[in-house]
Amino acid sequence: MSNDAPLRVVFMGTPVFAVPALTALIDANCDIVGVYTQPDRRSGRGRRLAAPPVKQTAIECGLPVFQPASLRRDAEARRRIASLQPDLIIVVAYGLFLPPETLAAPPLGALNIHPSPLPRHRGPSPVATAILEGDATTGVTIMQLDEGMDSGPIIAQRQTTIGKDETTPELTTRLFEMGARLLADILPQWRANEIIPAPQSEADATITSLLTREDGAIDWSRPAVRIARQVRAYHPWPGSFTHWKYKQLKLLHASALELDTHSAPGTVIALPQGIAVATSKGALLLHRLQLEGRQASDISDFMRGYDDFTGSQLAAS
RNA sequence: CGCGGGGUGGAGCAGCGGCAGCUCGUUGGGCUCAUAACCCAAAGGUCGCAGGUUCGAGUCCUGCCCCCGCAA
Repeated sequence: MSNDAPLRVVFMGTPVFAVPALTALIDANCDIVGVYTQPDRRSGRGRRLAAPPVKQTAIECGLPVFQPASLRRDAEARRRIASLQPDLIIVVAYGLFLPPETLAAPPLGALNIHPSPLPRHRGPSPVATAILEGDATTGVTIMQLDEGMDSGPIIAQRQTTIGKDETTPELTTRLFEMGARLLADILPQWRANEIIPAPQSEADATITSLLTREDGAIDWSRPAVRIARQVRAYHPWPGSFTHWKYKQLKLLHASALELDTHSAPGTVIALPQGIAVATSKGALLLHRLQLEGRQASDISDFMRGYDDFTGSQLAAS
């Protein structure tokens, strides 16, 4: 491997967030010898078969695409990766576990972009958790993959402030774009063996959990500030929802007001600032919401159609 | 053929077989020191598209288009 020949890179990624890293590698004159992405899945209304965004980009760029359902259980797939003889594997939101044999194969190892300031927020929901917990800043980490979950030695890291109204997809996009640039920046040094990976502090590690549908249910007995963060963090999935007249009501944009409402949590109240919902501490001011089966609408539009909303009670089901 | 909700004046909704309505907005007028407040009046709709049933169809039936929730 001479130092000016294009790096042979196998790229592994699936959602739209992984695309900037792939294009950054192409722009950095890497030779993408294979793109791995999850198999096409049936999704959306009507369950049509859909190709992952990374696959679409790879095809547009004329790159060879591979879509094994598993690497762990598919020896043939592992042999094919080896046969591509990559210098380096880059993994960005791929969604499949890489077996030790694959991690060890490329001379420059396997690197991963993780959208959190590791060792904080390891695991499957780093961005949503950072917003939910009210972190002032977050970051993106490039690390060496090892056999654990997001536990590998850190190669590079960059910090950023979380915007006051920033939602999970917005912040995720920003972090992966930062990560893509960072990756391109450090690649020459990594190749030249000028970076010493720094082991993560296990003592400082936190683990995020996989979000579920139930996480989206709003608990009005929580403080308004926390619910407001949830609305940002869980957008667009699992979303933040409550029920009104037995119909699901999704909150798309809301903010917290620090005041005493004197109303039971979950009661819709009219305030000088607008329509809000009482919580255990403060009120949640509603800005944009969506009733089951309806288009999303601003609170002002919503109120034109439902004059009995004020005073009603919102509940978990 | 995954399950379900919906398309009605500019906006959001109600009406579900017999004169097309409500709230907001718009326009004009009035009241007021004043107002996004209040009062009076007016304009504005081929009720998603096509066909059918009926004396009569937003309303019932059939097909199509579009939007959305769930599920994945």
